Amino acid sequence: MRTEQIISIFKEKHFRATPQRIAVYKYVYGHRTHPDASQIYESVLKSNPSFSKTTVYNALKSLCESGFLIPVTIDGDKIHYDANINFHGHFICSECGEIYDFDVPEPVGKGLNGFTVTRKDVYYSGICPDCNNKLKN
Amino acid sequence: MRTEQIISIFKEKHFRATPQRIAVYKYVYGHRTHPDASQIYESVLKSNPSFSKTTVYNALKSLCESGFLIPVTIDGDKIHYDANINFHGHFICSECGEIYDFDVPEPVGKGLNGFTVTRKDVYYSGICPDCNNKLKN
DNA sequence: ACTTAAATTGTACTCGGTACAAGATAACAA
DNA sequence: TTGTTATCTTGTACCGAGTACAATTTAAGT
Repeated sequence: MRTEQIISIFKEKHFRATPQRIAVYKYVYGHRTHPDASQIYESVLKSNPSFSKTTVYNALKSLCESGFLIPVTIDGDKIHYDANINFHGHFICSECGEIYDFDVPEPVGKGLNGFTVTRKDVYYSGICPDCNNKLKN
Repeated sequence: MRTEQIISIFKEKHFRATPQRIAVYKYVYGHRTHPDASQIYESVLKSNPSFSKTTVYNALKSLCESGFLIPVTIDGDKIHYDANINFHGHFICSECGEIYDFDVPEPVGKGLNGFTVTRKDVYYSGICPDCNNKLKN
């Protein structure tokens, strides 16, 4: 996504458009591999060696709170980030750790009277096709 | 659950029935509040001061791998554990951190040809009724 | 009771993420 | 365009969940 476009969607939501936040969002938006915070930090650091680790972590948290990114807590170890905010499921391969998107209808929970639901996530885990093939041989 | 009964279900799956694993499982089974590892460790330590932290963490991992417990990775910070292995959803309140169970049908994902799915999880987040009431006042 | 593969222990460690206080800056108003 | 201020950034030090490892113990089947 172009920088101007990112600034524009940030300002729509009164989200302060700092170079750090723009770089972080642009990276996640351009890499649909569900990177985690340290991968994102390492990557944006290459073009912006002055960025602080704390800032990248803060930016990711703010971007999630403002709805620009989705935190994926599928692996319990670290948080992964996804710029695709349309509803979809996440599959993690327990062999290689890769996270895949898949289509799934939004689940409809019962017995949640009085609850305010702000986010729904569907997580699958198992073995991906690549690892299934490797395990056969 | 009675100790004898726990030993029995462990042996069915050839899962070595050590006092540490029995105590950990009994605690989680008797406390359906989705405790995390450190809560479980602190609690079992009261009756068994000699138990090692490493052992409790190892026991929880083994109990999950053998299907006696379900790891709940809903909050990204730490893993919670659930002894209810029937399929159900988990809701976390972003105010108080409490985790609630709810009924939901198993979601049916599409486009997963070649994937082996071994676990499905449905996570909701938002505000629980208690915190909704507190926020109104 | 004997054997042995498997589990437990304790220490030290890794690493993802955060607290904090000082300095910098985006955004709005005038 | 400049001034003001709330907000963000930085760097360091830190926390806490979870793990590696090597020595010791033990469950469970002969």
